[in-house]
Amino acid sequence: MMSNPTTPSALHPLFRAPSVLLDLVQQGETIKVGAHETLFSEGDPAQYLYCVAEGTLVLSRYSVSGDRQIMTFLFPGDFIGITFEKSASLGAETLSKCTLLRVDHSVLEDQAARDPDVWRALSEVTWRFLRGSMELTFTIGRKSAVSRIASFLLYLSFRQGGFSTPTLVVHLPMGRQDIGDFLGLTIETVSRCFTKLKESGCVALPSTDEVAILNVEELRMAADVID
Amino acid sequence: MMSNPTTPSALHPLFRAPSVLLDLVQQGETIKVGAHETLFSEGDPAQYLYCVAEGTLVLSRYSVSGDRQIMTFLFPGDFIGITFEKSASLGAETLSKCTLLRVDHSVLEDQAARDPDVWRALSEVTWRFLRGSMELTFTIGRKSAVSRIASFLLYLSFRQGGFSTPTLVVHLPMGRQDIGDFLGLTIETVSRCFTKLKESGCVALPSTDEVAILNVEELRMAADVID
DNA sequence: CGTACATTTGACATCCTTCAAAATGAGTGG
DNA sequence: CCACTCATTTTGAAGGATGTCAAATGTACG
Repeated sequence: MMSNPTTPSALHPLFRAPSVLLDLVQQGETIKVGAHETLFSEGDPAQYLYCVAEGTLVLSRYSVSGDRQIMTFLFPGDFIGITFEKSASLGAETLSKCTLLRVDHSVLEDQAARDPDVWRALSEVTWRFLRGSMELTFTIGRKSAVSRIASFLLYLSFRQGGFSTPTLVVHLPMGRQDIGDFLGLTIETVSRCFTKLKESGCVALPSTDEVAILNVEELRMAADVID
Repeated sequence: MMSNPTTPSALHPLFRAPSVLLDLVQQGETIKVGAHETLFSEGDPAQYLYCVAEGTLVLSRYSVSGDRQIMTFLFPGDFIGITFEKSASLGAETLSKCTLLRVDHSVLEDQAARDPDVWRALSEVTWRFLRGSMELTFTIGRKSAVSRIASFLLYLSFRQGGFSTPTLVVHLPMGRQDIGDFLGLTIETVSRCFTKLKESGCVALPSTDEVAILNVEELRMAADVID
């Protein structure tokens, strides 16, 4: 399993949709979902392959005690509902109003039987998801709270810059609770870490949902990706 | 994304090798590697698809400060080296003497071009790995040290029982440091948690590398998988 | 302008880590 | 078989980072 260690930290996986899958979902229907709604829950029958057209969602899992672990954030171009099982292992919730394309799994299977590229594309999307999942494991397992937040900001910057030119002003489409549920932190710790990064001069916080990166190198250092 | 929530906690993914991949690796060569050796490192060119025949290995990633995060343990039947990239994103190290089957990626690609089932099998193996990775993320992100250790023991029990009949005596082919590097804990915390589980009567520790499960329900409770 | 909700800040408790030392166990040679 | 050595594990004490509980501040929207 594999990668280029010099690649910018990518906590997120499902980017740059393979065209064969885009063609596929475009054969299906388009749906609109309001903010903070549940698309499907853990354990629901797996029925559709979705592609995000607009908006932000999360895939998450809940513990018996009700704690939520967000496994990934989903942005336009990302796929949801790839599975090799009959039911969903993660729940999907919208953070904002979303537009989604979807096709029934039966259509997916028909197409895959005829076109081996579908399998290849599914493999690749699953692989990207796995890369992101491992990145998250590493971030949660080995980094301090401040490092996790710094890593998260760099990831959003990278992602919002189209995976090529990191943006210096990062938009946060999710609340502090969502960030905490992603990084294994409480909402208070998330808030305190933002404050620390601000006080260290790495970033500015022009508003609750915006972060301006003032010193990329220092932020990368804080994220524990250099030195 | 998908699963059956009632499935026993499975921290590990690459089990029950698809026959099409087994056939493939059997076309290649058999190699033997001593204990505590590096099969390949992060960043090395990805050359082979391996299948574990005998022994135990880990896939891991190191931080710039040298901390190791083990992403998965590998047991007989597991595959290593599935990738969609030119270099390895994880390093592979043996814990014990290992026997491995391997084929060059070029053979894999040739076969995949002719037989779409190869892609399907790779998707499935990647998917299982992803399931395990998410399980680990959840364990590290949401559980206390004792819960992590309890979850880990249940996973080994499940795995060593062939995914069907959990064993009541669990063998630990890895040291405390390895367990810590997997669960995001220090070696001391791992040791203390074993002691706590022993004192609570859940388990007995007949030797350093053996755990006897005395009370499965209590252990499951400690692992935070019930109630 | 006022209400409701999200975020930030503060004080304190808890869990895990760190550093240090003792105990256990495996391997080797006497 | 026993003694010695080295590595690993366990235990102890203290410190630090994050969680918890509570209050204050900030922000969005009617």
